[in-house]
Amino acid sequence: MLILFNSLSIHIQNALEKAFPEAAAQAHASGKALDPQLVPASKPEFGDFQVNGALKLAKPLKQSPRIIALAITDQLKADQDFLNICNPPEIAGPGFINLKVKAECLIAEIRNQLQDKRLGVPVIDSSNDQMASSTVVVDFSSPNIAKEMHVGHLRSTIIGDSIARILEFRGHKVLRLNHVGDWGTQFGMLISHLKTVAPEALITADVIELGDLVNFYKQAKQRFDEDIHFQTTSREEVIKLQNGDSKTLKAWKLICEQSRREFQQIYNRLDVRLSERGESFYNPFLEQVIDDLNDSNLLVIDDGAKCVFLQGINGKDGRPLPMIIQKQDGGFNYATTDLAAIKYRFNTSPEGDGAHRLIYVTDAGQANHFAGVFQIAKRANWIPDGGRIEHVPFGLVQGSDGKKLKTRSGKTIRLRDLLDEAIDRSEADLRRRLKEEDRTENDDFIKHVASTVGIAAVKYADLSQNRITNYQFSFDRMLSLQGNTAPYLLYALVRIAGIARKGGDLDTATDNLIFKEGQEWSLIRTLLKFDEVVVEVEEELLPNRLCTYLFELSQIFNRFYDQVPVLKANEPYRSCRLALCRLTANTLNLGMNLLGIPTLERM
RNA sequence: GGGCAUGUAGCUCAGUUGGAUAGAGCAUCAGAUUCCGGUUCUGAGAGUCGGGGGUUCGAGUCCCUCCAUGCUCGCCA
Repeated sequence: MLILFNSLSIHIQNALEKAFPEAAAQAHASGKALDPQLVPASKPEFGDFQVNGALKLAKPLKQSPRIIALAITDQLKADQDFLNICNPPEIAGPGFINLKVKAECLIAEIRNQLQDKRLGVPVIDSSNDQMASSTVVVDFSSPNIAKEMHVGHLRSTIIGDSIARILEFRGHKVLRLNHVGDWGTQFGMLISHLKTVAPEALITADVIELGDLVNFYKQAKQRFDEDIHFQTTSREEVIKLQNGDSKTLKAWKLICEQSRREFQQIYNRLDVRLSERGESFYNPFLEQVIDDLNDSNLLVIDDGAKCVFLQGINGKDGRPLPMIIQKQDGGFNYATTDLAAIKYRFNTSPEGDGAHRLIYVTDAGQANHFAGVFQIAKRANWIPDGGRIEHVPFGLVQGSDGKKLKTRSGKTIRLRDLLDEAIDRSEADLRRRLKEEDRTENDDFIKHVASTVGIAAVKYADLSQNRITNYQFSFDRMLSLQGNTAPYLLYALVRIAGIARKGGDLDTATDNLIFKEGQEWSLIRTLLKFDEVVVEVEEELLPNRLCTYLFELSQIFNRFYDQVPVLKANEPYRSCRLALCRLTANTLNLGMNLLGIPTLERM
């Protein structure tokens, strides 16, 4: 109903300006038009939309809200185009105007939607918005080389992928960048440790298992924390790497390649597509960052390190907090890389990505870091006019004890183990149900359903939560067939597929749509909200809003299914209800697709 | 100590530029089935929106203050 909403918005704006021409002229002169505050109705009994503006305007217009509302509705009642869309408006409460869209208008919308693969979601208008045609960078997932992916990478990967999908669907050119940790001190540690414990790993591929590599990494970290001499050699190794020393570089490449293959297995399982562009990519641009900051007089040498002092962010001592761009020993650290990345991403091709919006999906713990880095980028004038740079933070994954999710023995949980467990539990659950219902299915079916439901449950549980707060992980809750879960949504789709199997032609003709049941109308109204939700999520970057919508749609569909017969209905109702089923399935499928969640016909 | 975030029903959480009587799910209790997959649906109870002040026609939402929790604060990322 996005188009309808926009059209109503214009009519109401006109009505308001006709009703109060002087105030409108004055408002225009000051550059800010009178706002009628048209929004979706807060409750179904208020209709489809409501106008809240009359209350706000009471003071500047020096009239009571109801008088203002009356003046607006009088204008609307004289507007035939408006009356073609809505029933005559009603004033309610202290001065709200309630609008109800006409049935024939809703039906026309449904008919359009049935023929529209995009379900009413517009492609971004690149003629209207010059920025629209340029690129959006979504920086997400970003595991570290020589480590295994763990639950900490889960949220970034799932949320980032969904955001990227939604932006792509809206027609943006999206760069999905995997900013892997393949550079820096950690590599110095690992390589210098391997030199003593497993030198062959530095010259030959795959001589050690990734699991062992992870262990070596942990040992190296421990050594680094305890041994000052080792710290020095590690740092020297980093410098060698950053200067392109061929031996070190070769060792580094071997390790990266091994990790990369491991990550890819996880991404394949999650159906997530990423372009790897690790921290190392920006190595050639680091010097330029220093020069640029120096040229804009932001760089200060303090304690031998090159820093930028942040504005409005103080450290423990109360002095402005420095961000270290180049360390005493000449090495660069992650702030330098992030700054180089910002520059590169905003720069136009061929020296950059030509992006107009940068989105970073990382945990909330990095909020300070990004605030600092973004501030420097702004002060250095690297952000073009109209350019946006956003940190999309998310909270911790916690166990049901409210603490950071760990294994029973207190270790971090590997992502592959977590996915395995979700699928195993899903399979056990499926087998139990098959037994109870005396159904027999072959192993391929069981495996397919178990893995689809398992992955869907993990993803949906994560996405359905407002990302900013911490999130309590529970297999039992996410795999439950009741409540706001992936299985519940999948079940609605399975029911529709069941109708089709039992002889319902979902592609039946839809020229003469006619409805009479309340459940049909509430389904219709819910279906037509899809486009608004997608556009909102694109702006707010909150996929949980899409989840809430899809859950509500499933609930309303189940109510409809429960109370209104489809296959047994007489024509023309049968065909019309089949059309609603088809549109519900299309909407759920597209919505789930935008979340990156697979769907099923039977389960 | 400074900064940031969070605090809503027994539990897990929604709540869109400030809008009408604060909403879901789970759990609990009570109901519904000749039926397209009951893995469903209907209903009920349950709240000082952390406390207190303020802004205004109106505050869960904005401002101030206090409390609690989490994250973070110079050479890791």
